[in-house]
Amino acid sequence: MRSPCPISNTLDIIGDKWTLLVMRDILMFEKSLYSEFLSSWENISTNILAERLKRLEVAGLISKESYQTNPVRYHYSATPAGKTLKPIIRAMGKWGLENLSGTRKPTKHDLESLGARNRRSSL
Amino acid sequence: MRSPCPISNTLDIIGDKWTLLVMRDILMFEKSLYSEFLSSWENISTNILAERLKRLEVAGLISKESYQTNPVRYHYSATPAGKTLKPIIRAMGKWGLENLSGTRKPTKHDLESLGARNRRSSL
DNA sequence: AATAGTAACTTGTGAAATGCAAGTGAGAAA
DNA sequence: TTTCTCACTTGCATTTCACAAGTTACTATT
Repeated sequence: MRSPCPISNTLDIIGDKWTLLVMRDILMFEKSLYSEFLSSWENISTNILAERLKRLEVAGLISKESYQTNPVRYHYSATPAGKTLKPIIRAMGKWGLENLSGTRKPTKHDLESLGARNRRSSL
Repeated sequence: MRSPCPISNTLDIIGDKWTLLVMRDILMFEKSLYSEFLSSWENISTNILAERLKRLEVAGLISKESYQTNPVRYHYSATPAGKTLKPIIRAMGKWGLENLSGTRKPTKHDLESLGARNRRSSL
């Protein structure tokens, strides 16, 4: 722990280029599979993705469950604590839209080509 | 630019361990001098601090002005665009306080020992 | 006049994080 | 039996970072 500052400690968890993007995919785009995270716009590399998923699980922000055997397949989902990151992500989205040219909300077409499956169910 | 996503683009600017801490110091603790940033809890190293100040200036989030000659001394301050980062920082502070044990708001004593000078004026 | 001190950096070097490509293991499909 | 997919792991080159020391310009002390 670098300090007792809540901002600094939050940054120790989500203060890098990739962690919050994974949470964005889970929380905003309802992605849950490794392959779905990989298919995001930003081209995260496989080793970084695997490492971030582990760290997020250890931090208690996401959980991993197998949803089938033969073969075993996993899906990731946000824990209650993980879901409370939404205001931070929304604040960043708002800031980007208002301050960075070239940014935009994803279109329907974007969402389809992003690999997020249509799941009306689980949220 | 990795993608048109406003979240991703915001992270390209502030998505690292140090940039937002500098903005925290400016926006929340009213620091403005290089030496004040150095005196923060988190012990940023001089080269990283100098680099981040440059990047933030290039990004238009802070501005640097000399406030005296003989010897030349500079102070940094947030631009209007920089000030709009406050909601993000506040959201992180809130999240940290609610989710990370050991975090707390700075006490009066903290603020004094942090090197932030008493300036009632400029905010 | 010489030494020490301070502010705001810059430079050098080793360690750690990241990006990219390729490889792995378990099962599914052809 | 070969090929394919998913969910990773491993290896290696590049980039970023941390730590220490050095620099420049000026002030303050002896």
